[in-house]
Amino acid sequence: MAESYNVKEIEAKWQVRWETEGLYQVDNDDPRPKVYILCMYPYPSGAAHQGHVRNYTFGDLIVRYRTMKGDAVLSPFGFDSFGLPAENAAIKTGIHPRVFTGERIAELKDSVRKLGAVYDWRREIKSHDPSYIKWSQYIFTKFFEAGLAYKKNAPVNWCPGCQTVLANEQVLADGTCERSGDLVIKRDLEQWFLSTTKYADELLDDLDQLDWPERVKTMQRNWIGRSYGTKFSMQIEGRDGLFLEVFTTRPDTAFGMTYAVIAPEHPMIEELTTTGCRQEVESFRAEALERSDIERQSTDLNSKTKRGAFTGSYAVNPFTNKRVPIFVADYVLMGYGTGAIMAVPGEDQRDYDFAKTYGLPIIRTVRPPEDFQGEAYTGVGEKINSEWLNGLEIDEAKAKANEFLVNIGLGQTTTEYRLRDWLVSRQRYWGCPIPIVDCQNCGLVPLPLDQLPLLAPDDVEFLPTGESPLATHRNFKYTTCPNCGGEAIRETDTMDTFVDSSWYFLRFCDPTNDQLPFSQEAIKTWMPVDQYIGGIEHAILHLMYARFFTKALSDLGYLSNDIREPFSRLFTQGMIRLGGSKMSKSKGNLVAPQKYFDTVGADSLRLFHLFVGPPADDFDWSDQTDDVIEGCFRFLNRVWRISLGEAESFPGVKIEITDRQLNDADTEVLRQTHRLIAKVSEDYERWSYNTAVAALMEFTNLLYKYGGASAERSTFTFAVDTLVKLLAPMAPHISAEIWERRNGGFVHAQKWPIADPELLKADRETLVVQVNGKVRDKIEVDPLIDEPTAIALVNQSEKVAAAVGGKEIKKMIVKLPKMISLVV
RNA sequence: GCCCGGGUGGUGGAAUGGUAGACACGGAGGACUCAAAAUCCUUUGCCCCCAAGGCGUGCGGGUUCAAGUCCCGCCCCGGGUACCA
Repeated sequence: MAESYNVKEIEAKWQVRWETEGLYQVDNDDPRPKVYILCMYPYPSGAAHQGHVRNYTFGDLIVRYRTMKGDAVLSPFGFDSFGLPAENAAIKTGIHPRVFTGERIAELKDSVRKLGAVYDWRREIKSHDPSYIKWSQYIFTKFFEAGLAYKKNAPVNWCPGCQTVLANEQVLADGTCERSGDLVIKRDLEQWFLSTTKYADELLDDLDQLDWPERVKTMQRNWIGRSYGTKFSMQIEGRDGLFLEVFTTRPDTAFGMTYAVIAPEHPMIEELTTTGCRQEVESFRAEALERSDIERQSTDLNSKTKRGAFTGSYAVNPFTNKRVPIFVADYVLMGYGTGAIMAVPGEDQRDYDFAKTYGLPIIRTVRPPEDFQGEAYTGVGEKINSEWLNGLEIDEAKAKANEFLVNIGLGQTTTEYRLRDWLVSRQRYWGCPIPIVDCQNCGLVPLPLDQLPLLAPDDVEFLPTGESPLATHRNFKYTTCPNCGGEAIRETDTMDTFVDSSWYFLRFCDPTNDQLPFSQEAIKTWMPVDQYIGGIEHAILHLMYARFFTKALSDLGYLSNDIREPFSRLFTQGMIRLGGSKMSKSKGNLVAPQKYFDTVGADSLRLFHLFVGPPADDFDWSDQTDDVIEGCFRFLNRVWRISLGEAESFPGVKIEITDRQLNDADTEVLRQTHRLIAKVSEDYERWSYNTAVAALMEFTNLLYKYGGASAERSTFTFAVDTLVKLLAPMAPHISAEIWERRNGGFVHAQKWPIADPELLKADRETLVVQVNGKVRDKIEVDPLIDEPTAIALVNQSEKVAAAVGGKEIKKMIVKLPKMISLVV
C-alpha cells in the first residue's frame, strides 16, 4: 500500500460536514432552477454492493455537478423495504421482519454514507413505514373507487417456492419464478388486479416521447404487444345459431383457411366435440391442461410438432361458404384474442407445421417471390387464390376483407394486446395490506381514510403455509364493515411490492404531507424526474408500473394533467459480473466495497467505477481489478501532491513556482486548462466519465512536468484549482480537503468553471500530409494557415516528394489546418 | 427463430469518415535508497538487429482522395424475447 494522504480521516470528516452544512438539502421554494435526479431506491439487503456503488456514484456525480452549475437539485433516498427476504428470514429465524429490515437499512445507509453520496435525508422514505403505508393504501382505495382495482377469479401464476402468486411479468420465459427460480404452476384463485390494460395504448404511444435507451422502449413495446386485427364469427355447420369467433391479423388470407383451431381451455369445446371424437379430444385436452406452460411453450424441441385433435365439427368460412374442420390444439392460447383461430398454413408457419402433421391442405393466397425457399410465406406480394381479392396488395386486401365482414354482420376490426392486467395481491405478510373488507351486506368496501394506515399485527405466526400469515390471525381477519357495521372479513392478502415502488418518486416531492399522498404544487415543482438511473433489470416491470401509476394518478387529479410520464430521461447502467454471472448477494459472489473504504477510500473506488469503461457497459471483475483501483488511488495521491506540494514536501515531487511575465509554456498550460474545462464539462453531459477521468489524469501528468520545470504562480494556481473543481463531483472527499487547505470553504459550493473560447484555440496545429491515403509527413503549422502557404510547405517536404516519386498529382484535397491529401 | 448490443495491443478501454491504440493496468529499464517499499523518469501494437519500410480494429466484398467509423454478405460472443394468430 502506498504512503498517502489520510483517507479514513478525511473521508469521515467530509461525510459529516456535508450533512451538517445541509449543502444538498433543497426546499420546495428554492429559487434556483430545479432538477430532480434519482437513483432507483433499493431493496435493503444489507451493506451496499458494487452495483449500488456504481449506481450511486453516477447519481452523486450528477447531483454535485448540477449543484455546482447552480441548480437546486432534488436528490432523495429511500428504501423499498417490503419484500420476501425479510419474511423468509422470519420463517427461518423467528426475527420479526420489521426488526430484520431495520437492521439491513441501517447497514445500507451506513455504506451509502461511506461512499460519500449526498442526499437530502430529510426526505427519506421507507415503504414499510406507517406514514408511507397509509398513502399506498389511500391510492389503492382511489384506484378501487375508480374501477382501476378489481377482484376476480382467474388462473394465476403460483410459485411454490415463494408460496404466493406472481404477476405475469414476474414469470421468466422458461416458466420459472424470477425470484426463487422455482417452476411456476397455474392455480385458480380470487385475486386483486390493477387495470394496466386500460392504459395499454398510452403506455405504448408515450414511449416515443421519452429520452430512454431504445432497447428499454423496445422491450416495453414488445411486452405491451399491440396488434391490429379482425374478429369474426363462423357459423358451425348444422348447428343453427352456434358461432365460433376467431381473431386474425390477416383477414386477407381468409380464402386460404383450410381448418380452424380452438384452445384446449376454450369454453365451446364441449359443444363442438361430437360423440365420435369425444374420447380423443378429452384425452388430448386432459394431457394439454396437465402440461406445464414451459412444456407447452417450449419450441426448441417440438417446434415443428404441433399437437391437437379433431373435434368432429366444421365451421363455415364466410368468404367461401365452404366448411373447414375444427381442431383443438395447444398451440392456440386461450389468453389471447378469442382463443380460436382460422388456420392458414400457406401464410403462417405454425399452421403450416400443424397442417403437415395432420395432412391438411395448404393454399397460398399471396404469391411468393420466384426464389422463395421457405414453407409459410409471410412477406408482401400479390393476392392469389382469393377470388375478389386477387391481384390486390395485402393492405388493400385486408381493408376489403374487413369491409366484407362488416357488411355481412359477422366481423369487425379490433386491437389486441399481449399486456394483461397487473395481478397485485400476494399471500404474504411483509407487504402493504390491502385496505378492503368483504361485507355480507355491502360487498367489497374500502376503509375510509381515517382508518388508514391499516397495519398488519405483529403477533402472527410465520409459517410457509401458502396463505398469508394474516389469514390465520382472527382479530385481523374478522372485522366490521365501515359502511353498515355488520360482520365483515378483511382482505388478508398484501400488495405486490412493485406497488410501493410505483409512486415513491412522487412522495419524495412532498414526503411529510399528512393530508394527501403529495400536493399538486410539490409535484409541479419537481416532477417529472429529470434523470432516473438504475439497472436494466427493471426495464419492464418497475418502469411500466410506475408509468401506469403516473398516468392513473394524473387522471384521478392528483398530478397536474401535463404530467403523464414519471421519468423524462432514463439511464441504465451496466452490470458488474464476476466469474461470468452478475455480482449479487444471492449468487454469493460479492466483492464488498467496505475493504476499499478501509484502504484506498471511497474516492478511489468511485473513480474506478467511473474510469473503467462506458457507464452503460457491463464490467467483468477480474484479478486485475484491484490493480486498477490501486491505480486510481495513485492518481488521487498525485493530485494531492501536486496541489499541496508547496505547503508540504513529498519525495520525488519537485515544484518550482516563480513570479514572472507569462511565457509560451505558461500560455500553453493556460490553454490546456481551458481545454480541460471544455472536455470534462462535455464528457459529464454525455455520460463519458471514463474519458473525463483520462483527461484529468493527462492534465495532472502535464502539471508535474510544468511544476518540475518552473511554473508561473498565477497560471499554476489557476490550473490546480480548476483541476480540483473538475474532480470534485467524482472524488468529492479529497477534492473538498485539498480545496479547503488551499483556499478555505467548500469546493462543492464553487461555481463550475467555464472555458474561455478564445483560449480553446490551439496556437499550433499538426498538418497531416497523405499521399494516396497514406500518412507521409506531419508538419507543425499555424492554425490560421492559408492554402498557398500550406501547399508551399507540402512542396518543401522531402518525405512527401519521395512518396510522390515524381508522379503527376491528379488531385489534392485540402482540409486546413489538419490535412492535405494528394492523389498521384 | 426474431429483436437489440458488441468483436480494436498481454488487459480495461480511446478515437465529429481525416495522425488507430488517448488514459490506465500489466511488462521492461533507469533514478533515489545500505536495501526494500513508496516516489519520480523513460519505454512498451506486430514484423525487422536498428533504421527505412511494411502489416495491423472478427472474416469477405464495396463506396471514398481517405473506413475501426458508411453500405452489402458472413462468422463469433453477450443480452432480451418467444406458439400472441
